[in-house]
Amino acid sequence: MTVMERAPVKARNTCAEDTGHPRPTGQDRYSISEVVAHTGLTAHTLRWYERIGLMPHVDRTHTGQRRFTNRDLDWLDLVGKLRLTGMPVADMVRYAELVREGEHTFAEREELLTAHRENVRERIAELRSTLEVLDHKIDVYADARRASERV
Amino acid sequence: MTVMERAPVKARNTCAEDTGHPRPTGQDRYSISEVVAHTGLTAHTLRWYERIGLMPHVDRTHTGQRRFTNRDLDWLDLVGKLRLTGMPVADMVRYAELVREGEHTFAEREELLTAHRENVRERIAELRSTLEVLDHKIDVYADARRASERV
DNA sequence: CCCTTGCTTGGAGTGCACTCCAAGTCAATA
DNA sequence: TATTGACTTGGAGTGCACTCCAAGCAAGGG
Repeated sequence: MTVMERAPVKARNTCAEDTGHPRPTGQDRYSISEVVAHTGLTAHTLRWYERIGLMPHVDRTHTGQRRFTNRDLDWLDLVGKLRLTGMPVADMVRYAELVREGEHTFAEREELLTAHRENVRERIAELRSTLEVLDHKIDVYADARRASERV
Repeated sequence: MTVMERAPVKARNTCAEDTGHPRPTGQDRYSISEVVAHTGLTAHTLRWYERIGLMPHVDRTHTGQRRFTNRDLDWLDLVGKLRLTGMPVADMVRYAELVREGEHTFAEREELLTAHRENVRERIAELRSTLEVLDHKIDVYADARRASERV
């Protein structure tokens, strides 16, 4: 039974430092399936990330298989966070390009992240305001239920 | 110059009770373009919402044009909130069905909203944890920038 | 030697949430 | 009467982020 290609099972992933998945070995060359187990992404998605330029040039074995480093796992953790907060893939690719271009892009990277931080703050505010509406509506339904139980 | 069909301009909408758009008239029969102005949705989207069963049967004039009520606007405000918090359209349609079916669906509606509230809470937690990462990275870049300015 | 496992590739397909199109109706104005 | 503008419909198209497919290769076990 292989561990590969299973759907992410609506994988709001139990990612990284969380619980189950420490770095597979202490070593620094992980196969794609190890990375799948670690990140909750599918192998398809990892290959796709690389194709579109969202990975910092992954190393290969002499037979052409990918070998990911701890640095790659760190990067994927960051990408996962940005993704969960709704940053478009195109923006993440842009950020990856800036990283590849070197230290003279620090300012632009800072801008990009600052803009995204502002987005995230707005999203939080939206979610909180919806939470109030939900609380209120749920209360109304709960009251109705209790009233009907108390007949 | 028509007001219709303009793109939502990345419309994190300034919706409802917020600022600019009070209920168009004090009356209770709004044309589709009035609702567009009020909600920030496009006319396309409003018609699509109706087609898929996400609206509570919108009234028509004798010539077949839609006339929305204040109740419809309230509903659209709720839908907007649920949408911004990432509830899938299918779930919103399910909720709309329950509303149409009457008061005996109160319990199921409460369940659906409670489940979504839990999602929203998780999303908020995710966003906050990302915010910390962003703050940290932005600090690092800002420090680097200040260091290079202070040469 | 053959089979299975684990991986490789480019390209095609999927699901969601819109978004747009073509063709038409109706009411009001020029 | 002709045109304009706001609206109608069913169905087709779009963009995003995956998701999968077919064909193939290398290494190890029976």
